[in-house]
Parts: sequence; C-alpha cells; structure tokens
Amino acid sequence: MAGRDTSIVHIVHVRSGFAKGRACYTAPGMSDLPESAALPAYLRNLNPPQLDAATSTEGPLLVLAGAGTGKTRVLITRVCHLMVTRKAFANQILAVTFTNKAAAEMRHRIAAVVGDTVEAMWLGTFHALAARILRRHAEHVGLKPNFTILDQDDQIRLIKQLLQAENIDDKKWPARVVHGVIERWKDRGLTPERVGADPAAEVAGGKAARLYAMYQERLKTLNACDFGDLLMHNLTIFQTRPDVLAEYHKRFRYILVDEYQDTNVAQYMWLRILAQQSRNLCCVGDDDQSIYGWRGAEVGNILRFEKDFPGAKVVRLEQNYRSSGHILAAASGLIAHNRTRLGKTLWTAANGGEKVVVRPVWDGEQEAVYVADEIEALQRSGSRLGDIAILVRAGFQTREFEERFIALGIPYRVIGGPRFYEREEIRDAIAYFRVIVQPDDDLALERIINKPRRGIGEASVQTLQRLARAKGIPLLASAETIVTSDELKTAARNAVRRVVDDFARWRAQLDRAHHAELAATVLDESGYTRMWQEDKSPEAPGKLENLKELVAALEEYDDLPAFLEHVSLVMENAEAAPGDMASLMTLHAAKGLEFDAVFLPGWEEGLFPHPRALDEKGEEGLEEERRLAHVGLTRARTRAYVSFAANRRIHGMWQSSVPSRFVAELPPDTLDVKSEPGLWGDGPQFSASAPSAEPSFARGMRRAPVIEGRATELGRDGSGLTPGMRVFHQKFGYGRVVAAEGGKLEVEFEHSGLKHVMESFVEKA
DNA sequence: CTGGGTAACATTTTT
DNA sequence: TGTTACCCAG
Repeated sequence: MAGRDTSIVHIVHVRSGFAKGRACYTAPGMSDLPESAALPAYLRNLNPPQLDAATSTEGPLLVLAGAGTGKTRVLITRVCHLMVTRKAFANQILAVTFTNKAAAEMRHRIAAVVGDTVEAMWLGTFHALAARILRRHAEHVGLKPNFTILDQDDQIRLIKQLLQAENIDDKKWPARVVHGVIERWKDRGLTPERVGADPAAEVAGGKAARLYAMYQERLKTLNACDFGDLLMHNLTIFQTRPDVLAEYHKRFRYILVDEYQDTNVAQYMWLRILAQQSRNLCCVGDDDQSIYGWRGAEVGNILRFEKDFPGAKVVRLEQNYRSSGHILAAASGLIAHNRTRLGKTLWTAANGGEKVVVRPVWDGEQEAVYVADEIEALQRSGSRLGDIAILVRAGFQTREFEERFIALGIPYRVIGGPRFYEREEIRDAIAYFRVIVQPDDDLALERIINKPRRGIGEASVQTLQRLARAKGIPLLASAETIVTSDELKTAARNAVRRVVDDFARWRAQLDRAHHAELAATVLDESGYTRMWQEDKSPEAPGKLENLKELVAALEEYDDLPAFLEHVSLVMENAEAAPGDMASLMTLHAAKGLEFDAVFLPGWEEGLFPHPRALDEKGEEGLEEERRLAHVGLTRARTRAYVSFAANRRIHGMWQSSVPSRFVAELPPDTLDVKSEPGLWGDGPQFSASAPSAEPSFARGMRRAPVIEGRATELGRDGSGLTPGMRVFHQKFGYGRVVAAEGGKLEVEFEHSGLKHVMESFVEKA
C-alpha cells in the first residue's frame, strides 16, 4: 500500500495557492497496522490515503477530502476501526456533523458494521451534542435543565420587543438585521462584553452590543437559549468549571469532525477545548467546498489547522470516484483560480467522458426551454429523471424551469421547500406543549394565549406583560397573580383564569398521561382543534390533518421534552413526494449530493457570482462564489451543462448580461461549446451593447405558442373551466376553481390555498 | 378583527 | 415582477 497506483492516468494538474505540504500518504506514520498482515474486511476496499486516514488514530489529523473522494467512508471506517481495535468504546467516541442528515447517515452506516453499539456513540450535530451537554450542566450558566431552545422566529420576535423597549426605529434597524449581528458575534464566540469595538456594533445607532446584552438577559429570564448559545454556554462551562471539563476530557478519547470547513469560530473553540487533552482530533473537510462563510463559517479554521494543532498530520484524499475526467478537470481548473486554498490535485481513473456542455441562450425562458429539451433527450436515451438535477444560484431562478417543466409535463421536485415544523398550526400546537413543559416560556404563551380567541386581547396581554416586567416574573406567573386581583375586567380575568387552570391541569398530567394522549387532550380542551374545525377556509382541513400527523409523530418520542428537543434541533424538510423526478435546488442545497446529469444555469455576471457576495466580502466573497461553482460542477457524474443568458429579467427589469467570469475560467479543452450564431464567441450581443429595455425578440419568445395554444383550447372554446370545477395542477395539486377569466384562473388548492394560475397549467380532475 | 391597499423588498440557510 | 409585511379603515 505504498504510493499511488501508477497505472491510473493522472489527468489533472492543478496550480495551487500555497500547496506547500504535498500529500503525505505514502508513510503510514502513526498508523498502527501491521505492515504485511492481511487487512480485515472492513479496511479492504480503501485506497492507500483513505486507509491511512482511517487508521492513523493518534494525534491531530486533517483529512483534506476533495469532492467525491470518499470522505464519509473514511469517517465511518475510522470509527469502526477505533472500536474493532478496542482503542475506544463507542461511548468514548465523539463524532460531530453539521446536519442531522449527515449524522443519521453516519449512524446508519456505522451500524451496518458494528450493529447496535453505535447507539452509545456521541454522534450528532454540533448543536444537538452541545444541547445534550448543556442540559446536564445548565445550572452553571443560570438555566434550568428544561430550558427552551428558541427557533429563529422567536429570536427575532424577542429582538423586536427589545427594539420597541429601547425606542429604536425598527424600520431603520429591522429586528432581523440586529439579530443577524448578534448571531454572527455568537458564531465568533464573542460575549456581549467582548464585542468591544467590532464594526458591527454601529448597528442600531451604536446600541447593538447593548441590545445583545439585553437579549441575553431576557433569554435567561425566559429560561431559554438560541442556537448560538448552545455552543457559547458549553464554552463558558468548560472555561469556568474545570471539573466538568475534566469529565468530558476523560470521556471523549477520540473526536471526529465532518465538514470541518463549515465550522465557525465558536465550534472551533468547542472542539479545541474538548480535544486539548487527548489531542485525538480528526477533522475531515475540503476548503474548496466552503460555501457558508456568510453565516459564520470560517474557512480559516481548516486553512490554519496545522498551525492550530502542532504536529498535525495531513492526509489528502485526491482520487475522485464520482465525476468523469473532463468534468473533474473543468472543476479543478476553475477552483485553481482561488488564491486562498490548501491545494489538492484531484484525479480520476474515469478518464475522458463527455465534455462540459457550455450553452449560451437568449434569455431565461430560452434557457428553460433548452434545459427541458435536454432533459427529454436524456430521458429518451434511458436516463432516469431522478438522476438529473438543475442547480441554481438563487431561489427565484427555479420559477422559469418549473413553468417549462409543467408545460411539458416533466415531473420535478424543488428541494428546500417549506418545512413541516414551520407551519402555523404546528408551531401553535408546539407553543402549547412548550408552555406545559417550560412555564417560563413567555414567547410560546404569547403566541397562543388568545389562539383560539378567548377574549384576552391586546390590552389584557399588555397588562399581563406590565405586571410580569414589574415583578420580574414570567408571563404565566403574572397571569396566575392577576386573577387574584381586579386589574382586569371580569370577562378578561375569567378568561385568563381558565388559561391558567388549563395549563396547571395539563402540567399535572405531564408525568402521568401518555404524552401523545396528553397532546391530543390539550389540542382538544384548549379549543385549538375546534378553531380549525369551525374555520371554513379551505386550508383548514389540511391544517387539521397536519395536527393529526403531529400527534401521531409524538408516538415516536419518549416524552414531550424529547419531542420538543427534536423539533428545535431538527428542522426537517417536508416529506419528499415519491417518484422519479428531476431535482431543482440551489447550489447550496446540493452540497453532498451527486447526480448523473447536472444543469448549471444562470452563469452570468450580475447573478453568479452574486453581486451581493462581492459587495459584502470582495475578493473573499468572489472566492466563495467560485467554490460554489466548483461544488456545482463536482455534483455531476457523467454530464454537466453550463448555460447563461444574454438577457434576464431580474425583479421585473430586463437586464442584458455577459457570461460569468467563471465560464472563462473553465479550461477550454474540457468544454463543448454549443454556441449559436450571434450569441457568444462570434458576435457582439454578449459584449455590453444589448439594450437594457426588453428586447423585442424576447417579447416574441415569451408568448410561446405552446402555452397560448393550450390556454385557448381549454379556455374560451367551451371545454373551459368554470368555477366549482375540480382541477389538478402539477405544482399545487388538487383544487377547486373559484373564478375564471381570460385564461387566468383563481383556484382554491387543497394544500396550497388560493392561487392565481394560468388555465394552461391545470387539467380537469 | 378582517381585509384591502400599499410600500418596500427581492442571495445562499442549518441548527 | 411577485411577495410580504404593515397600516388603516370599515
């Protein structure tokens, strides 16, 4: 296992920024494998660097794993190796991922090798693990063990309240902006005192740091914390309670981290402090896939690894098992333009293959036509839609594709849609549960105290809040007090008394009743279910359905607190409809996925790289955008299609555009340019001369005969749709026509509510 | 309270 | 251009 298999063609040569340390996988180093012994089965299918990474168990290790080089496999094998060789029991291994999905996959694959033992591992997201630790030591940071983890909505609502209290104009300083500033500070591990002269402190008229302090104060009284706090409080505990830290030092003998390039400073500090004794920290990541800088991820963490952990070993995984030669070469050539990178030389045994198709088009609509046509061609040649993805820079780009796919009847799904736990009725129900489990949770109580309407209006709530603030007690406690006084009118007082009594009764059942039954009882007795039963709006049945689903889902958890923990830490997407469909998603959402064919539309200046990224972060932002392009290309196994439009409508305004600089950065010999006369390469249209008004050509194209024809056919000729008819729409599902006029319909959809849709996009159901 | 009218806004997003 | 959030009138 010394050296690389030289029979494999080494096809890609990459210039790298500061690639000083070349790959060091020829020497097993700290690996403890007997040189000549036959490898156990679980190690057999690894290539030399993978094997080295999986078995070099002692000391700090950075595994630089390029796209498609089998890093998950290495992580999993490493964990198995630790257990099989008895270096550690499962409960002495800490494995950290970034998403729940990644954690679940890892758990599953490890279980396939070692079985149930995996259950004892500390395996999860940073936040889930930090929450688990924090629940055990909450008292050290002034929280009770049953603290609430607020979601972003609650966090912003809280900040809004603070802005009001401070008389800060929330038009000028929106709560979400202030929230963003605080969140970034927490990402960097900064407490309010340590913010100091950070430029962001200028936000909210220089009161940002003060608001941060107030926010933390408020969280404490709510017995709550936000996502950033989970990490921050862990750090505080580790720093102030050596006894607690020692406990975890003793416990965690080996630490593994996935997607290290996505960690923020707080997460880095957390890892560092936990690993400082054992030093057995293995970080796997790829600096070329760091695309979350805008939410606090710090590429510097991975770039600095060798400095941060002296004596660290670095293993590069450079053999790509995913993409064909030209695609990989295109991606590598592109990313080589980044200066700030460690540098890897990706190569593949799958030499050649299809070149990357580069396709200039006239406008966004033509682009959609092109992509849809290619997809149909792929289908005809035997491809499954499920193996095809369209990866866009920004969400609004999906629209034109959806319209085209619907017109042509190509099944597709948009990844990254609305989430189950974000729906109104689910959040309401959860708010009830939260108040039961954690009576100090004012935000939850505020949400449902008058939902359903029980005559506790704005004024009464204000009175309650005034009392709560004056006495420094939670809202529910103030409600308990107020019913013994005459501060509220009789009607309101009685209503408040009922709420107080209800919650007291429900809480009394918390330990006795089965939690799913209790949940059903609460929704019933509170009148919440009835509220939707009596609601005649068309969404109501769906909401009731969702509530049922929620109660059913509760069965899968041990108790209500366990369920709430899940809800706050796992923001899972709505269930994906089954079936063979093309996937439409953002480049960010595509990280970690792979497809046979990948379409990369919208490679234009003004869209990709996104100007906002350049504005905010300059050169650094450009490099992150380039990494995004690299991520996009490396999702493709056999086919990649880059396209760009000469004219695009953004926010309703037509703009002429030039191809993205990234197009020019793709090595020409990896490309197959499918240019049409006058569009690119041989004509002036793309060079800056195109008019900024809507071009007449585009106007013509937008009235595509296909759509117009079908609208007529369905519409005015008598076979048309009239109010009351049941229809089906590819995107919104089944619904009933409310109004029809001139080819346009108003349809009440069963799941999506009232929408305006073109007649041509629905069919009779 | 509800609904309508309007003004502002329009990357990326997990926990 | 399409959505959303907020304000005011009924």
